[in-house]
Amino acid sequence: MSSPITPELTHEFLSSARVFAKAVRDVFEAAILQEVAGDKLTFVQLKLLYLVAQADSVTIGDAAAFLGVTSPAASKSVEKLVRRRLLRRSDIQGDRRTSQLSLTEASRRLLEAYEAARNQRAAEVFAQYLPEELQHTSELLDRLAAGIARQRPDQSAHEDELCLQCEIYFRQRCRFKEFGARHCFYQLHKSDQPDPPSVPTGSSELEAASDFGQSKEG
Amino acid sequence: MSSPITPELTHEFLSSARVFAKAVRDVFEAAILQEVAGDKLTFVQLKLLYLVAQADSVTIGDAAAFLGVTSPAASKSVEKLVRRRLLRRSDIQGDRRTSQLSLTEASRRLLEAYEAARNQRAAEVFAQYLPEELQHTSELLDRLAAGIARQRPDQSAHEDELCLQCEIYFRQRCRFKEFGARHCFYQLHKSDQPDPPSVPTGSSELEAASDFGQSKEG
DNA sequence: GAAGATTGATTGTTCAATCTTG
DNA sequence: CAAGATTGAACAATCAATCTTC
Repeated sequence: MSSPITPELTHEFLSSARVFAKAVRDVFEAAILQEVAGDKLTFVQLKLLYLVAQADSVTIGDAAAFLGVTSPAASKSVEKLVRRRLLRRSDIQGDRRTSQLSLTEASRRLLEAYEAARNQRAAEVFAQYLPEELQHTSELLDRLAAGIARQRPDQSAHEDELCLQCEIYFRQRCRFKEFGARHCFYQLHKSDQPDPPSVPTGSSELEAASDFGQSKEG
Repeated sequence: MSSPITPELTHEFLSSARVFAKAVRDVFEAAILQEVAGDKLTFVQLKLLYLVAQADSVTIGDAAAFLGVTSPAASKSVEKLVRRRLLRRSDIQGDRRTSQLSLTEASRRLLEAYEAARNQRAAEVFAQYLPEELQHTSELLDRLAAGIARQRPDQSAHEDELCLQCEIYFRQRCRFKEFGARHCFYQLHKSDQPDPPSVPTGSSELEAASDFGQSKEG
């Protein structure tokens, strides 16, 4: 099928998307993290706190899959945060291979501060745009992401892979999930709130929390 | 000023943007890289090849700034690619502190294959969308990125910072640059093609190629 | 035995210090 | 002396192997 889409156009789109993503990560989020935690918290650690805040019963393997690192690395990250009193681990009675992680008062406050600062800064950045425009763009991006995920070639592409990709931007109602094929990692780990407004989850078993793609660079 | 933009809306937008960025990096680009180079090339190495392909006279410091790593790391990356015959380094006559890097036949072919595969896959992903819609979104993302860059607080925020953020998606005419405040890293390193269609560069001296933001996570 | 978490060797990164060259 | 590239120690990531618990 011939389409009016040229390589120049897709190149430009991808370029803009990359520049925007970098601006968000390296300037926007970095500034917020700096503001609320100084140099005391890495982004990976922040993600870990978000995961624990949202999900119940997080194992090391879960954390690893969510953070996009290996189990040993996740294990160390958890260890470090526990030592710094930002995470609490209470052994599960039934199975002592797994630990139950929860936030401490300090980390709870930290996340609240982060959200507040983010909302503040985001309001400034987005102030001059129309809600409809942002919503429309948001939806377009979700559709495109779903298209990319579907295009994914071979390897272990079972349909019920878990989505781990919103990181610290969890949405109760995720369009990517609806368009695409992935189950939400956060939602599978919530014991309450099975799937709030609509869209029954279907599968409910967590296994081999495989990553979205290969996140390695080599 | 009260705006109709809510925290929920900005959250959703940022969530979509993150998911899309991840899909592009971890699925789309990873699949292309896998296709054309197997496991033989990391993404950082690919970026390095792109830099050399676009820019003349790349120093180690330039490469470091562009790759977002430190000089020692960049030095090693270059070393490795030279050993694998994907980069050629020919000493500059005037100054033997610096080396002139250039592509080899192998790496040139590799980049061509990458571009071809990317265009192919991108055409599929974007096929069902309207050019106007993509252009409009692209522009919106550039404006937002520029807004974020301007919002950036303090530290060394001299206006004539270099933009290194499009990575492997260099554009001759970069809207982000026009909206924002950053000079294009690629363009400053081209001896020919001073600044193709419009917008004279102004400064032409490269110094202290400071990164866009802090790319570290700690 | 299997599932999951942790250890040990290797690699790649940063930072501070050193070397090189103009 | 200054600018830039490289070295060496410290640290974090990976992978393979081991240990623990059911």
